[in-house]
Amino acid sequence: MILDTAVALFLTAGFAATSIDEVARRSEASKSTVYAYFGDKAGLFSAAVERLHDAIAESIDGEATLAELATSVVMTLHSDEAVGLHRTVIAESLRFPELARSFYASGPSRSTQMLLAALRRADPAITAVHAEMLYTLLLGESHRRRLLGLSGAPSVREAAQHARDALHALGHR
Amino acid sequence: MILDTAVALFLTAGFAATSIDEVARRSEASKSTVYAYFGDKAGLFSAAVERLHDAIAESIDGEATLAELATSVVMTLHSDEAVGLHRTVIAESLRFPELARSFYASGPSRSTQMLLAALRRADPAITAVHAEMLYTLLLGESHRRRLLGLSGAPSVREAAQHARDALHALGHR
DNA sequence: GCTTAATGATACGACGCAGTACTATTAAGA
DNA sequence: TCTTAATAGTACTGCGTCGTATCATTAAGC
Repeated sequence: MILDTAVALFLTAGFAATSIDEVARRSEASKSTVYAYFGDKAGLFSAAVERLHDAIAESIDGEATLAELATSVVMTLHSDEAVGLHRTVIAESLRFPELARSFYASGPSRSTQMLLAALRRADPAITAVHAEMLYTLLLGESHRRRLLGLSGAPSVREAAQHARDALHALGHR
Repeated sequence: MILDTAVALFLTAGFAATSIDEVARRSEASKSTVYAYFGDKAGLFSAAVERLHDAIAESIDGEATLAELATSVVMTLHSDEAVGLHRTVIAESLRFPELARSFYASGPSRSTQMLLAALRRADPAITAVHAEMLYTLLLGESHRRRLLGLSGAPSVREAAQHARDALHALGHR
């Protein structure tokens, strides 16, 4: 419960503007318990971010077909949770470089590798650079607009269409 | 001088963790003057962000050839200033939605329109969606890694190669 | 039933912040 | 020279913060 509250506050207010007193109050825990579990504010932040990241990452199935995997990446990464996580890790990347590193490794890097594996089932000559481009296109400007709070999450239908467009643009049909 | 100092502090420490006292001290101005010019902290933040944005935006020349324009976009948007601005606007987009809107309009939107115009000089049938994809690819994962502080700015040579790769991937040669 | 560990509740200290108020100083223009 | 506007220099007021300390309360395991 502490972590859930911390996730909600850190993602909406940012690291500096979130107070531990409020986390304790909203999670109906005492300040003592928060400090007992997480040591300090940075520890609580790291734990909250990792928790959210793990929840999101495990919802992508690398065994699916290419089209399914692509749609799943679009849907998952455009969700409120993933967008908030992405925004927060970028915002605090200078203060928490290690968090940024692990985020990229088990987020974008991992997704790109899954895409590469799926692509190679159809064409073994596909390169890693190509898979990275596909990943970039699957996010695209709609994801940047999401990061900036300028639009909402796409529907399943829109996500599937977006995935098709990205695959098509790179020559896959 | 006040604005230069504010830009430097907001971009490295974020909005909440930057104090007006420190801006005044580092810019060798008095707190009275800062408040006289910018009203409050939010006003100073907005003015600082707009100033930086304008300086970056005017360094892209829409009249250049497609290859030149593409390289220029890659170079400009991977600079320390542009990456810091991008990161900051994302970080504070929930607190400053109007800033996020104007950033996107005169940043990514404007660049995409320039790319569209350049693309259409060669092929009038090119769509806006296509130009948007090109913009996304010109940033690519290397730009995400920049936002996360995971890599440095590319050289001119690398930027030009990156631009070529993006154009090639979308079928332009 | 008793010991032990975990949690709650709360107060505190030291500090920093945003924004205001007030006076002193500078400089410029008529 | 005199007036006026801009700036400097501070001091002050609430307020909130992190992290620690203290004591009460609960619960669990043996």
